[in-house]
Amino acid sequence: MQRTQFGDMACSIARTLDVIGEPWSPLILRDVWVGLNRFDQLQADLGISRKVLTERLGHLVEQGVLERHPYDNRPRYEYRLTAKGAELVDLLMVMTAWGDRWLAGEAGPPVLYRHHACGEISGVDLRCAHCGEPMHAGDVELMPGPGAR
Amino acid sequence: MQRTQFGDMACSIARTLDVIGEPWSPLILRDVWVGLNRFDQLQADLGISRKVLTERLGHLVEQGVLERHPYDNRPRYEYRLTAKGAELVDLLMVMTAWGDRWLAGEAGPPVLYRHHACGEISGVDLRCAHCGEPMHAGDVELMPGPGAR
DNA sequence: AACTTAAGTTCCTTCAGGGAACCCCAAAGG
DNA sequence: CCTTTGGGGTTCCCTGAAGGAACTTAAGTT
Repeated sequence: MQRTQFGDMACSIARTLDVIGEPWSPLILRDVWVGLNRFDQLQADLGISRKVLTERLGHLVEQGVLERHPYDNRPRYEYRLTAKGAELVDLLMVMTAWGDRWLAGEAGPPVLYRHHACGEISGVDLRCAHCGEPMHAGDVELMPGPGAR
Repeated sequence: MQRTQFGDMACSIARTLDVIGEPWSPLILRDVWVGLNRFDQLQADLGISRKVLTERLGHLVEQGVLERHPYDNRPRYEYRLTAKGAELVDLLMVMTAWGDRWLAGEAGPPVLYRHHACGEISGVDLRCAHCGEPMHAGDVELMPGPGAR
């Protein structure tokens, strides 16, 4: 489909989309996060075409989000989150929160998170890294940063 | 390219991708958020094909993320975030945080956020909605919820 | 030697994205 | 009144990415 590359834009959203914006990539990341680390597991769970899965895994490894790791002393590999990839899970947790709230309907959320620190079933909330107060769409003012063009 | 629909999966991530997972959609949302509300503004800023922009706007309106709003008493329309859409901006802020941290490089972040509550330049952090402690990839345990299949 | 399994690779078809040209409508200008 | 302008799309064709099934390779296993 000759898709436009977003990576060149002076925008962290566009650049992030260049890493995980392709179809399937967030779901692959989710699966690896929950312990589906191997090619055939991913393919079976997602129902994705093997060709596309190969492409996506290659891209995610190239971007440093996943690591390809040999096991069993033969040509077998499993995929693991890097630190860079683990921080992307934040994004998945926010997507989950929004989907739970707006799309789950009567049935309720398909998955629940239990927070280790407090032991409660809970979800994420966005806070200011500086003062700890809530930080959402209307709570901020945008200003040009050093990397602006 | 006959893309697979994710909306049927019992997964809030997949369902959310069905709403804003298509190429360009998050960038359209970002632009509307920062005040580019009209068709031609969006088209010029993003460099997106007019055809695809029409499709995306239609889909976002249909999903209740944007509202199409007449102005000027003639066939002119502008797009605004609904409450549902405004909460999606959380997602954009987390994408920004990750992109700033991992992809901005030497130049630094292209855009800075000033938090109204404290007046400081800051970014978002994920906290547990229940206890307020940090909540990231390793801090939670997943459990089947009521909407599981 | 034949079978199995994991991890891809190849090949073909179909449909979505890019891009440019075109269209419609309401106001403004002369 | 007639033409121009400008916003907001629609139409068309072309390319290339996603789907899907078959094939391949390399190392065990029976």
